[in-house]
Amino acid sequence: MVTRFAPSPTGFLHIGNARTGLFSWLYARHHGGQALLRIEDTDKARSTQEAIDVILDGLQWLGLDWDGKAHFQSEFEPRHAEVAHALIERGAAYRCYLTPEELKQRRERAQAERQPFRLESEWRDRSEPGPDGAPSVVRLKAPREGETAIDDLVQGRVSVANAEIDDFVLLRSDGSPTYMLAVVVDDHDMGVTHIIRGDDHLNNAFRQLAIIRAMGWPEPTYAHIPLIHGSDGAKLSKRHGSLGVHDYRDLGILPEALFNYLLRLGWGHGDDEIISKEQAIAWFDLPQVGKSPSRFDLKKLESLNAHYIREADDGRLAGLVAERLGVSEAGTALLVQAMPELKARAHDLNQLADGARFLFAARPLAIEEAAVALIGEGRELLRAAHHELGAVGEWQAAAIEEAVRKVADQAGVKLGKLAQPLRAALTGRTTSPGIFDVLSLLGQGESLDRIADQMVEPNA
RNA sequence: GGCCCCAUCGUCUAGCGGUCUAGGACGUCGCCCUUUCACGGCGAAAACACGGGUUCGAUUCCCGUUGGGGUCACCA
Repeated sequence: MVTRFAPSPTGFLHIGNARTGLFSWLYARHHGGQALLRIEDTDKARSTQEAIDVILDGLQWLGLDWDGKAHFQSEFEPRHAEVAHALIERGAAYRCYLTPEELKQRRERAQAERQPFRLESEWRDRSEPGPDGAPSVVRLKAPREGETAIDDLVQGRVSVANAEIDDFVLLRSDGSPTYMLAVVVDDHDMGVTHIIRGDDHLNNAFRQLAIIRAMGWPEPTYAHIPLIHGSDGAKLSKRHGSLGVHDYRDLGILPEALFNYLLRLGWGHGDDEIISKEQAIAWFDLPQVGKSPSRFDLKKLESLNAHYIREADDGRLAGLVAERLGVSEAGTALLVQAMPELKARAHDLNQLADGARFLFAARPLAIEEAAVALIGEGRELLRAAHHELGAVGEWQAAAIEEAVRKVADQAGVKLGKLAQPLRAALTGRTTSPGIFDVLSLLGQGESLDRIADQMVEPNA
C-alpha cells in the first residue's frame, strides 16, 4: 500500500492541501504502508528552492514525515513524453493539428448555439501525416461509448458517461507534458496504489483512468476528500484570510493543535475531540471521512490551541515566547517559572507572549488607560502596601500573601480593592496572573520600585 | 449552462430502520468559583432543508424539489 502527497510549490502550504496530505499520511501509517512525497515543480517560474522549502518546512512542522527521499516531478519529464509516444504507437493517442484559434472558434460556436462543447478532432482517425512543419499536440483517444466508474473510498461509486470526456491534450505543441499525463505517469512509476487528494480532482480521475487503461497499467484506488470551505461556504481562498500553514504558526498556533483540528475537519471518531497523533494513526480510516465539505472555524482551532498550550511543557513554551519577545537566557528562566500561571490565560502563543511582557518591562512602566484609573483610586493603599511589603524578610509566597492581606485588613477593604491598584502598578495592566504570583515573580526590589513609581500623583 | 458531488444545532460532528422527547465539541447566554483575566464546574437556548414513496416504523433506504459546492484549458 503506497500513498503520495503531491503539492505544487506555490509559495505556501495551503491549509486544505495540508489536510489531504495529513489524511494520506495517516492512511499509510494506519495501514502500515508507505507515504511518499512528490513536489509538482513543473512550473519553472514558481518552483523556486524557497517555495519548495516552504512546503517541506510546513510538513515537518506539522509532524508529517514521508518515506524515502522527496520526488520531483521535473525529474520525470522525459518519461512523460515517452509514455505519450507509446500511446500513439498503441493507437491510443494521436497528433492533432488543430490550432488554438480553431479551437477557440469551435468553442464559441458551441456556446452561441447553447450546446455543450465537446471537441471532436478530425485528426483522431486520420492516418496520413499532418501539414509539414505545422505544430501539433498529442491528444488521448478517449473512449466515446459506455461509461467509466470509479469506486472511490470516500465518495463511493461514481460514474460518468464516456461521451463527457473529450480528447484532452497529453503533450503540448512544445513537447511538454500536461498535468493530466504527468500525474498518471508519476503515480504509476512511483508505485502509488492509493491516490488520496482533494475533491476538485474527482473529474480528473476519469480522464486519468483513460490513460491508465490505454497503457494497461494497474488501476489505483481513489479517495477524493471534500475541500475545506471558508465561513461563507465557498472553496477556501485568499479572500478568506490566512491560507498557509505558516500563517497559523505565526498566529501562535501549536502544530499539534492544527494537526488535531485538521484531523477533526471532515472526520470523526465518536465523541472524541482531543486526539493525539498516536491515536489518530490507530483510529484513522477513509470510510469515516465525510462526503460534504466542511467550513473552517478559527474559534474552534483556537480553543484546541488553548488546550494544547495548557498541556505543553513549560520549558518549550518559554522558549517559544522568549523567541517572540527576544529575551535573554535569564529571562527564559523567569518565563519557565511564570509559565504555569501564564499559559492558562492564553489561546495562542502571541497572547502568551503578550501576557508575559510585564515581566520584562522597563521602569517606569507604561500604564494602560484603564489601569491609570485603578491606580488613582488606590494610591493610599499602594503606599501602605509599599511599606508592608518592604518589611517582608524572606520574599516567599506565604509571607507576601500575609503582608498584602494585612494591608487590606488594616484599611478595612476587600482584597480586590488593593489587588487591582497593585496589579496596575506592577504590570501596567488591568489583567494579569494572580497578584501574589506577580509579586513573587518580579522579586522584592523590582516590585517595590514599580509600586513606588505610582505612589506620587503625576503632575501634582 | 453541461457533468459530478453534497445536505443533522451558527460551525465541526455522533447517528449506519425502532436505543432520538437526536448525543458531544466550539461559539453564544446564564450561574458558581474568585484579587482581575483566564482556567475549572454547573446549566440554558440551538439542528434531522422540503415533498413524495418503501416499511408495522424513518434522521437513517429510494425518487423528486430546493439549496450549496466542485469541475468543464496546449493551468496545476
